[in-house]
Amino acid sequence: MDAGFLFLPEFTPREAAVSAPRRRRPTGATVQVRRFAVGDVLFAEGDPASEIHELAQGTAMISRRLPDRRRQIVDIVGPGRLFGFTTGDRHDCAAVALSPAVVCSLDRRAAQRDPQVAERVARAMTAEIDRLRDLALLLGCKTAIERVASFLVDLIGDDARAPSEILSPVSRAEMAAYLGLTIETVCRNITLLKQSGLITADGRDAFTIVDRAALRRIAQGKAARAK
Amino acid sequence: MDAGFLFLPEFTPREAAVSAPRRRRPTGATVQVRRFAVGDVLFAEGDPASEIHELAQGTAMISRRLPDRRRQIVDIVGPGRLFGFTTGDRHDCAAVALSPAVVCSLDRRAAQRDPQVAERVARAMTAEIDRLRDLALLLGCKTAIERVASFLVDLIGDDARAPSEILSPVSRAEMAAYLGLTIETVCRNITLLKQSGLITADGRDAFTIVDRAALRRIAQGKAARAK
DNA sequence: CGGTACTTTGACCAAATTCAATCACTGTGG
DNA sequence: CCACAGTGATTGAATTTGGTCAAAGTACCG
Repeated sequence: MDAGFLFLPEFTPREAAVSAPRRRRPTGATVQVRRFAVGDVLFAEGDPASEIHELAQGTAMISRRLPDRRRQIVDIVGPGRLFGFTTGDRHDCAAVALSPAVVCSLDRRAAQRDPQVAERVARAMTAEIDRLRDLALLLGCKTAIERVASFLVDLIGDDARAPSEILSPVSRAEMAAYLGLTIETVCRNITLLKQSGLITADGRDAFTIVDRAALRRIAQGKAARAK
Repeated sequence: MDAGFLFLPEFTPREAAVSAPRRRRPTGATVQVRRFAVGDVLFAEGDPASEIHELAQGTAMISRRLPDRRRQIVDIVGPGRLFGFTTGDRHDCAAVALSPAVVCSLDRRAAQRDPQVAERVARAMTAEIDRLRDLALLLGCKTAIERVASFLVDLIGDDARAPSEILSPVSRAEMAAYLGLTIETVCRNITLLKQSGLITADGRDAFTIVDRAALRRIAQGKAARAK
């Protein structure tokens, strides 16, 4: 829907912007550009939340933890997405790069002063609210196979003409942490979907969706379910 | 933190505002005031989402459903809260009054034009994002007893000097739908908390928190857990 | 008081987790 | 080029947690 980048002026080729460490928006706010390797922490729980971020390249996950090992991935962020919203002045989530990533950061207050930016930030926030509600529905209601199907459906996206071969940006461990399941349960249910012929798995993280409609039906909980 | 009402001008006594069907903000946007009885639908899934709302009185729940009976309550809204945010032009959630409620509604675009309102809307949205992330953590990671404890801890709020007697605005059914559990599991775990002396239950929906610290420890998953 | 709706408890069941191997892919060094 | 170590994925068996079904119990309302 919105492929353009916000913090980087339209006229700046993405690659060029990425190589320059700093840019200026017309309002004069400084945009900080940073690069991260796989596993790098973009921000940690407790870090000051004075900036909002845009992912220019790569994939990142936003996760929240309990004092023990348990954690929940609350968002998986792809290129073009804004992230890092929170009420307090410190993050209660951590953001970690899942692939080499380039992040553009802008001071939160400066963002509010630029009407064009503020407007897009507002839209990004409502989108995040919608996504989080979907996630709550998934975590609160759906069965394991419905969760896995939902994940795959989200991966292909809404475009009916999109190719059916998809590449998961995350490993089984992250799928599990996102879906509120264990790695084993994710595996087993991927196997079930393969066995029912709805998908094929071509290597570690490549999938082909064979029957998109049926998969979507399962994801939405419309498929027959033992009463 | 923010007890004042937004859509109703400060100088308007709440009761007076509530009896008048319409008010005007300084910018000229019309605020619609509506009253609802218990069980009334404030908005349904699929309704146009052209307005944002402020709950002046009462309690409401925001829930999302699957095609079958399953549903997830994604928010329980009390007085002073803004709600009804979504990206699309239609709601994908329903809002239902849990107690007699008064709702002030304002056109979304008009809200964006009023800087004072827009700023508070932005804050309400980040707060909602934080809450939904908490909920995702609860639904994705926590055990039944941790969920119930979390619910009670949220009810008392952060204020250490707040009274320990609390009145749940919702029945067991709604607790269950919010916590991703069944009514029976909620009951059983309330019983467990009573038996361990952390709370007492005084009637259907009144509780007394006896050991707030211990309850909070359980809620945060810090209590001893079978490895 | 009696009825209704909500809550609680119990017995049983099923889904997902845990624990434990085994398998498969990748990269490394001989 | 191949053996092998390491990592992540998969499968299997046993266990556990929470769900389902059914039967009281209790509060609230006329």
